[in-house]
Amino acid sequence: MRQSRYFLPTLREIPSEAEIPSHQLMLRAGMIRQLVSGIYTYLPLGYRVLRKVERIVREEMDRAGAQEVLLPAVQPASLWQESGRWEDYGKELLRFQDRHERPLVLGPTHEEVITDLVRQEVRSYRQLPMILYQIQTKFRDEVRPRFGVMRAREFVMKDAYSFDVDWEGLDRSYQAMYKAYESVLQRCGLRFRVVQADPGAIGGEGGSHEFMVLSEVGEDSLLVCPRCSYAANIEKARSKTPEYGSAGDVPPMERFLTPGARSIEDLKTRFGLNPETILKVLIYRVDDRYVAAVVRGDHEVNEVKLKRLLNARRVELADEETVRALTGTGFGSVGPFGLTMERVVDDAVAALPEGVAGGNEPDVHYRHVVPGRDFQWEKQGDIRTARAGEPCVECGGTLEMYRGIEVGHVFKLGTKYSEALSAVFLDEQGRQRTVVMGCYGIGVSRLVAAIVEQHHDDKGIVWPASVAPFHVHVIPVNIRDEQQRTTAEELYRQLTERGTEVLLDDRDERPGVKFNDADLIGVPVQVIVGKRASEGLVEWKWRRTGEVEVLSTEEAAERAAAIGSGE
RNA sequence: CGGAAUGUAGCUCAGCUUGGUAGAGCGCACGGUUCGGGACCGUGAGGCCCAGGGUUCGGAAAUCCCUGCAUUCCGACCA
Repeated sequence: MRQSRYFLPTLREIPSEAEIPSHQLMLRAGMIRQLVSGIYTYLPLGYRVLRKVERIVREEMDRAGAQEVLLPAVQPASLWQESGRWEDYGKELLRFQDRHERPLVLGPTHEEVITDLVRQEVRSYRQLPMILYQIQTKFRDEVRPRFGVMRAREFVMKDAYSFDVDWEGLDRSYQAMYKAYESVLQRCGLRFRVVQADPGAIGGEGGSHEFMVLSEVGEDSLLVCPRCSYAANIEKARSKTPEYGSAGDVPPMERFLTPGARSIEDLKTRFGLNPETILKVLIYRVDDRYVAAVVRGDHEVNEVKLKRLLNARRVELADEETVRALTGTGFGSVGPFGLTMERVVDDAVAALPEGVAGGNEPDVHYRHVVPGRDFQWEKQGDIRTARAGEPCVECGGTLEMYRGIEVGHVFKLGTKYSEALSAVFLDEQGRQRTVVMGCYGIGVSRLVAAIVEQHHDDKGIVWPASVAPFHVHVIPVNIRDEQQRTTAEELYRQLTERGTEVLLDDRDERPGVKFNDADLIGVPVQVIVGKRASEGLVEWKWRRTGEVEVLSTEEAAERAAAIGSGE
């Protein structure tokens, strides 16, 4: 490609809307432009990279035995009503009507459509297992799009769906996809962790794993055990339930006054209480009822875990007015006693030998409260957010926290969708059975941003060779110099002929402009054709290290051709 | 969905406090000079100052007030 004719609008300054490095660099390097919030155009350079990443994804999917299809982006509401997600998916689902006022959606994901296809076409166990995938534009009406294509409303996703006769089959398909995902990320040159995750709105009963690219700007937190293989999204992560030792005989509960105490912090600083022994009671609105969640004063309720434990659709904290009506007191003195609503107690509270709890009347607390003796509960489980420094559930090692960008998520759906949409087949015995499904997503456009996030320096992007938009960047320092121009042109011609992807900077620009643009764009190798072209010599410069070698033009051509052919 | 900030030239911003009809740097076009890390000189094009309403000097608003919209950031949600 001749740069003089290439639509590559680089920016010298950082656009004010961009906050994180990948967003800034993708704008500056002329890869993307924003149309409206969360919706981007890919310019030629950006689209080249996107296609490189897509190719890697395709190769690994095909290698894993998946078959590529293309499903419609526009889908009838009826399918979503059938699966139950018309209600469950919420406002992220973009809904609209056609001219006949028939309700439609713009697909945020494709479980419904693919399951519909399979229920129509698959009749026999002989047709299974099967894995289908597509690479397609998805639309999710995000509350707050941000960070460029990292969290966009319209984005490119690879989604795959597996169909098996039973759970053992699903395990095999899941493993195959899991491995393929690891290969994709490795080939993209990424440092990542695979973590246990909460399946969220996709659902399914078999659990899920997220593929997290490690990055400071990642929106997810991961807890990782350095001693064993345990790693989980903070939404899901567990730590060992604390052991307190036996307290012996605990005296009966004792009422005491805590005037004006509104928070755990107040109880600590003004009344000298240890938060670890306080029972914090939070009132949640769960779907259409209220639930009291009890955790230790120093712990946080994990709403994702709470939602899962209660099998709820929606969980949100009640406001103070509601709390007053339900408990007889406001924030700061709510206790677990005598509540009419369901109580859910965290494991760490249930194990507590004794503690301090609110009295459900203003300014009153009780000490020597023994869970099980002084109050009961309807449900118990792990509902707190695990923290760095706590002991790993698996091995007791000390958990560490990292930030990550979720670029992939694999789910064992089981029969959630196949049952709702009755996707069934006949087994060897002629019995009708429900298809067991898995689904597997990679945010392809997000992956591009994640790569930039991990591969840049203060001058610009530094592409890993596998996804670089071009293999080599040929830069004649001065295009008006006859010798330099012809040498560069000749290199360009030869390499292009041999299948190497070359960007030739044939612009009549000053060297500084060219070098800065080249560093910004980040092609891995720069072949600089300068004064010594007259002696048949050029410079071979690695973008990553800045290391320069002087080579003969022929040798540079050979090396570049080798890179182009994938060596 | 709550909280905050910002909307002026293609980009980055000044001007707003104190109302008088718009500026800089970069970029762009043309000419000249220059040519190994974003050069220099000259000339020029480019703006319903986000939109709508209001206020006042009867007849001055980028600037003051109100409403809306957009963008961004911070919190609650997800590939």
